[in-house]
Amino acid sequence: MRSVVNRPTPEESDLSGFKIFKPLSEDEFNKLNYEKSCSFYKKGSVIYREGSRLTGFYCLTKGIVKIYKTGIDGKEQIIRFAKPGDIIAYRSLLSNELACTTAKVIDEAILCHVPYQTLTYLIDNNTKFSLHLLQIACKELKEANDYITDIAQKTVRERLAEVLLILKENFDLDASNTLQISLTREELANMVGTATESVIRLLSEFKQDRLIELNGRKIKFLDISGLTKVANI
Amino acid sequence: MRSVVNRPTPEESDLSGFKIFKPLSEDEFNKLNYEKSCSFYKKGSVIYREGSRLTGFYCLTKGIVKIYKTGIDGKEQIIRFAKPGDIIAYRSLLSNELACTTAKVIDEAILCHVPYQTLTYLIDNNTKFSLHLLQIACKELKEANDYITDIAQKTVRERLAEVLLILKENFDLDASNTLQISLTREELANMVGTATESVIRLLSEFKQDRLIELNGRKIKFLDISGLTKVANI
DNA sequence: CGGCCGTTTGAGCTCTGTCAAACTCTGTGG
DNA sequence: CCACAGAGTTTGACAGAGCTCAAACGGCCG
Repeated sequence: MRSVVNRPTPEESDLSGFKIFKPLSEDEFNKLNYEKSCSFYKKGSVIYREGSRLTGFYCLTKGIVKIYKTGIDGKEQIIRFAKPGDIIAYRSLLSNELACTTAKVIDEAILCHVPYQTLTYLIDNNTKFSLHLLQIACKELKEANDYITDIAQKTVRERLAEVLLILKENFDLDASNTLQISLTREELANMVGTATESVIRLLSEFKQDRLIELNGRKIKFLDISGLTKVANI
Repeated sequence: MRSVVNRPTPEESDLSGFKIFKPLSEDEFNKLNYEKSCSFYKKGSVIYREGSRLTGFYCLTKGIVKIYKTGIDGKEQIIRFAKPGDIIAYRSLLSNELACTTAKVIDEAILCHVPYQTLTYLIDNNTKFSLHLLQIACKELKEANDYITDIAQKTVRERLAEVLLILKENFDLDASNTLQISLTREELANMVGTATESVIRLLSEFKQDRLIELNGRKIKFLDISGLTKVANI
């Protein structure tokens, strides 16, 4: 019974909370559940790598996954962080291309793999599902375009403040306003598109300005409206 | 018969060459043609403006349209140029949002407006059409993500070389290798995400290095592999 | 304990943005 | 036909944001 031990429980691999699957009929949802396969992923493990062939997309039911591209000199550019309820790898899959990003676990995760055939079956048979998928892609596209404008026009200081606020929106704070996602300075730099040292210097400036408090990788928000001003939104 | 004079001819407003409409049945295509409405747009005219409500999307049958966002201090960030065969404004329309870009004509254009209801009808009734649309969005998303990586990691010099190569891919060259799209230095700067003066200086460096030749706004490619090296692709 | 990874701080330098001024080209109106 | 205005282009000078390199420090794990 070893395999049972190594598989997530039904609750942990439940996809009924995913907004994207809401339009499915009972039959379709059963088919999905039958054809998916779920696994644990340890921190640091790679789900798929840039340039590899994808056999399906993934639904994240637990944990946090970093999606990034490898640019000049192997420097990472973080595209987004996926959180429970998000789907990943669907873009390259739909375009019939090799993966153009790498996905790496940064918080112990549970992912359900859904084969390509299941995806195309659902697209072909459920127009509501297609439309949902289309809307997810459009939302990401808007965010990407917004980010291009920011990165092209804003200073590193403004971008860092904005990134902190975006993280706050996507990953809740605890009771003391502390961000519940733990990133290295380098990862922050790779989101902002700057050098690690610049992030470090700016973070301590933010701390001096009483906008945030730092405790190792924990970031506590003290003055959100102040940060918003710095971000120049 | 005044309206006839001001309307594009049937040939000029023909949508049968659009890849996205290939999956339509004859009935669907007829419906599309019946419900579309086509017009001329002079250079400099605005098709829709950031923040406005969209009533449909547009098919570009002739000319060139610049799609841009307005950032800090009203500085434009150019997202892309649309050319004949492209559709525009579909993203905000599908997301049910106000337009988040402005579309302005830079080369005398003919555009066909397709109402929102026609779009949703086609999505609901033709899964192949939905899939095509999804793939267009995914392609744009990939390009946006690639561009984020570039703009975050590359120098202005590298980005300008890359932008020139992208323009070459999208807008053919004439017999003498001259780019068939005429942009101001400021527009180039707003693509690259830099200052107008920087573009001017770098262009003359490229000219000195015998990579390109300049004649007003005409840009002639002399050494494409050299440019590729500069672009660091 | 030693090594490794991540963090921090300092110094120097370069790329690139800003400001200012001159110059070209085009179209308009007297 | 010329003068003028205005937009776009070009060049120079300068400052500073942010990158690189180097070194030191802390924490963690085998």
